[in-house]
Amino acid sequence: MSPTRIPEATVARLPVYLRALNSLLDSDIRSCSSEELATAAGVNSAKLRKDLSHLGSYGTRGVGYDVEYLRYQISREIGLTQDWPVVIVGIGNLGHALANFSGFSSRGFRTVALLDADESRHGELVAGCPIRDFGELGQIVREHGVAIGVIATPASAAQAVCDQMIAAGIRSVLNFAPTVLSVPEDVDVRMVDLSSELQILAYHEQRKAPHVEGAPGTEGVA
Amino acid sequence: MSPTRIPEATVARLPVYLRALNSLLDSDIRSCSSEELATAAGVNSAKLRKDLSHLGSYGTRGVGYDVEYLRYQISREIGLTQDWPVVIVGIGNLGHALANFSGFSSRGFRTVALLDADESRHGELVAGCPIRDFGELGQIVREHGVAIGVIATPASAAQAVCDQMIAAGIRSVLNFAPTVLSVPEDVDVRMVDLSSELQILAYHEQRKAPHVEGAPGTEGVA
DNA sequence: AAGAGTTTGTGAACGTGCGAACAAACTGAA
DNA sequence: TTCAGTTTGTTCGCACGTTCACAAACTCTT
Repeated sequence: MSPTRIPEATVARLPVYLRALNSLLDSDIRSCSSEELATAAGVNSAKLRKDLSHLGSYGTRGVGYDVEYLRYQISREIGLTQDWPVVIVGIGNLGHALANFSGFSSRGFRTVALLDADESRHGELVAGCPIRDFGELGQIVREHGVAIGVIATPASAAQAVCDQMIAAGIRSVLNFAPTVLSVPEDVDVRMVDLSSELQILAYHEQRKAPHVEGAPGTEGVA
Repeated sequence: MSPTRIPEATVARLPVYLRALNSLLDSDIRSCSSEELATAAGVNSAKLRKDLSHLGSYGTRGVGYDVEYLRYQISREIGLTQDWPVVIVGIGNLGHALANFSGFSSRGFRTVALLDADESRHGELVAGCPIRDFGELGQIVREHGVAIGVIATPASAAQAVCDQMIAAGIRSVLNFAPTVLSVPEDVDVRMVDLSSELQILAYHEQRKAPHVEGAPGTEGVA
């Protein structure tokens, strides 16, 4: 049914389509055309159709897509029909926000442990889950079959945490620490770099403005 | 000096190079080859050289790059030599983390205001900055010349907040709310979708594992 | 000064992604 | 049944991004 590999660019958009479909279901819309769904997802309709065609033929010509059915097919393709236990390491401000983020838990991702090196915070409850010692990582991974780890530590600790995760058997890492992680071939790392995003915006903003008044940096703010 | 437009893919990597250069400077390394810098940035050396060639000829053949000089050139190209006032809207867990994130303030991005619709939180200090009412957005944008806005509200409020930002004069938006924003042509939006990243990892993880034991979802955790 | 050794910057080949256009397939009316 | 209208799935051309390979340019030794 899905003989060929799905292009990376398509994979990156599947979660967006999924969100759009959920949003349509919330509005009690049971069926939609590629045009409607594409608008809801913020993409071109041709691109949407091509993306979906990589998963199979789940639409009906002349009619459109059944929202519920398509949602299930995408969920299954991504792997959201199964349960994904996740550990979060580094419970600072960001780790705290991630632990409370409903978008994780509502998609089959289950936070099984929050870990931090700071002993003084052990036992503290965050989002109903106690903070435990980082040393327990191996045991937790084995016990729950954790495959995905989230790093929300300072940059200085990230590589060491990542190494420990891989030693414990984790093969997919979501990294929020602003540093490049080096990992073996068979381990996937995705990086979310908050300040990079702002810098990219700044670049385009600088190009938009014909010229900003005054010399940069020296004028005081009254 | 930079007559042609810089490719989007290159722009997205410039912040990574900048971080790598800063890291080298921290280790008192004053000069480096494309190979070294590429390793530090986690990319191919040919790609790095081609990326840098879009900015100009800032290296010396047979020698390499002067770390400090290259860092300045990239900073200038991105626009980090000037000051970027930023407003953050939605001071929940995530907004709180963003306000405290040092990676913003250390790169020329200055948080000039934290805004939230919840009156009960007005006046509360977060990262030394008081939470103010969302209604003050227009005045703050005018006063400080804010060009970049960060949305960290729930998805349901994001579009309205975005519309208000644009009405106030903001032309670049960094969106953390899990929803697609519709904006005019001349406004830039970058989306950071935390749960999408996890879903992409899950897709690849599912493909890696030959097959997970047992039926998914029904087995209890002892 | 000349030549061996390095390293950058770039031209060319290759692969991937995108958008338009169209054929295939379905619905519904006559 | 047949025909007009609609919408999907796919083919094709083009632009963008990546990697290889090499010429240009620099340093250092002899």
